[in-house]
Amino acid sequence: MSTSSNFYVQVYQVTQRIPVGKVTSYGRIAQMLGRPHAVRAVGYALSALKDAESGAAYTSATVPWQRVVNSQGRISIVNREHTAVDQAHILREEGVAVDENGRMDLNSYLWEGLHLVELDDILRGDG
DNA sequence: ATGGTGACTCGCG
DNA sequence: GCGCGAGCCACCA
Repeated sequence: MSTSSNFYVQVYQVTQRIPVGKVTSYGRIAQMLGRPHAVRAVGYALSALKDAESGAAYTSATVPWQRVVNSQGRISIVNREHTAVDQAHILREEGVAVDENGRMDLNSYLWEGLHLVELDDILRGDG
């Protein structure tokens, strides 16, 4: 079974399933992992990603963190130095229309989510 | 073990 | 639509 120590990995693996041109929210990821109230922990997990140079199993280069926004369809890290600009920029390159305020239309870009069989792989640790 | 910290969310005013 | 307060969780000192 999954343990709390695998939570980060589970978040990363779900995030890696988000297709180019689509986005999802922290809350939806938490729900998919069966922890609807662990929304803050999801954001915490993504913020813990290190660069590719770190050599870590999951890095900001292998995990499409930019495809995760808040439930309002808006980029959450607006007040950080350059990350906000980068996230909006990357998303636009992937085909997502993001306005100057970091907002996008979830009706157009929201990811459907994982199917049960895929979730089972991740929760079992085989994903 | 205890307390502080977020890339969150929801409900109000 | 926006700001605020409170609830919730995994991590790290």
